[in-house]
Amino acid sequence: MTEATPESAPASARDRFERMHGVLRSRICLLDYAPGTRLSEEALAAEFGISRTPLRRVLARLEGEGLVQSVHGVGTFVTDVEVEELAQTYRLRLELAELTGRLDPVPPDAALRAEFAALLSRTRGFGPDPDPRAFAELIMDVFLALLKLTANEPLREICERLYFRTTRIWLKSVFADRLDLAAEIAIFRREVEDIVMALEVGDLHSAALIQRAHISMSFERMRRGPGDRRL
Amino acid sequence: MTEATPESAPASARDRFERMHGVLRSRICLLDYAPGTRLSEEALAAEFGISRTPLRRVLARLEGEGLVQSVHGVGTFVTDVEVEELAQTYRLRLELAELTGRLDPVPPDAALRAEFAALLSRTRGFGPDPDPRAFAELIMDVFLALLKLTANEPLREICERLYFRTTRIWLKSVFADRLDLAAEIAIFRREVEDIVMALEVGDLHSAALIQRAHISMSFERMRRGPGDRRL
DNA sequence: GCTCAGCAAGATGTGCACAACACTCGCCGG
DNA sequence: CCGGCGAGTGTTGTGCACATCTTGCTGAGC
Repeated sequence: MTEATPESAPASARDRFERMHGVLRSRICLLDYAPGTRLSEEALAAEFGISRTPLRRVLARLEGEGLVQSVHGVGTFVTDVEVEELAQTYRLRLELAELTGRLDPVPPDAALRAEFAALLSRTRGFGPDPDPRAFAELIMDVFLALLKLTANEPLREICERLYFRTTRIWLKSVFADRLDLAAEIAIFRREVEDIVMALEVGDLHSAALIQRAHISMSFERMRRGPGDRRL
Repeated sequence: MTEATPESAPASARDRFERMHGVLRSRICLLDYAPGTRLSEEALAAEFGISRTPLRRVLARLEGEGLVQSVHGVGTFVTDVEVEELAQTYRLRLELAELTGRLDPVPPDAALRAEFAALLSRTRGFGPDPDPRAFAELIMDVFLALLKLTANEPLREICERLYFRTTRIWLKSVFADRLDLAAEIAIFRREVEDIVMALEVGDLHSAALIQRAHISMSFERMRRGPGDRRL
């Protein structure tokens, strides 16, 4: 058996790369590093206990994904997203979300159904004065779980890419009190409940349409801000 | 005026990177490097007159785009695409092509119309015993021109990404005589003619649907091979 | 003749020192 | 007082030597 044991970490170069990439991507998308923040190659290399060279490879990947941008002699900065590009991305994500339920749909197995149940439980665990970061992590986990409903690998990859590219901007609105966090959580709970109901009767297309609708409404709320809330 | 003159090449690090990336991507997609070919970092670095370090950055980008894959101690190889993933990608490209004509469409200006006229002329320039590589370049140019019909930047980026990822596999079929090159050229000429006609009356959605139909039929012909051609 | 341990060659990955570049701050001339 | 210039500092980009890994070969042992 030449296969490495999945439990004990062989800590190969590739694994290190993937781990660092995931860590930095999470920090960027959960706003630990706000847009505009400068990422010090030296400091990050020291934190991960490696030299600048392999870290630069991670940053290059993040740059390819549009999450950071390096400028010679200046620094590497977390990117921001312009309003127009954000709107374009949301319009695209709407269509892709619908495709998720139409292209190569796979009914959830027992493990995935259990995962959705756990996620639903988490959405109900928020009381007054909720933790914004925990909410952000929940949203991300739900999104990644929904992605498992299609077997179309390129579609999953693209949806994930666009999600990581734009969600932090929406999150920024929540953190900046441009959106009402408690209200957003309540709306999100309804969304997850609706989706789980659709999944229980095996209607993946409806689940995708529900997700599509919520992405659309979520963007509209962000665009209007908290002062223009209507029924 | 701090802006660099667009004419004279300042040959900055970024420009070098983009140029090398484009060159290698073209070579991979036009089958100068067939799937499975090993790319020698040292040889490529010598060819571009640089050291391995910046070249490795280019290869890392190509790996992120799924065009090559590096294995420690073995080499960097041009990726192949499995049949199932190819089918998934084509199904996705169908939908995205249709989106191209529906999401943020922009009517072609004079320059773009002239470009299409030139492309149409090129499609008619193929005689007997055509050059496969010239045909491949033409197809790529037409695809990139069609992409200009939408202003949705993320959509353009994704379509381009998927195109570069899969077209070389289709090209491989043509080169391997699994498809009839002359017939493919004739079909492609009809496609371009139909699309230009649709554009002339300003119907971008129809142009996108024509493209969608041709992508679909093109994949079907490849899947069936030359021995199973039916009306 | 077959097997397998060990070595050698060649590939990518890493660390480090230096080059190239951009911004800042202070000095100097008008 | 003001404007511009130049050294200084800090950053990313590059080159090079070495580490690590994989693979194929080779030859001793059975």
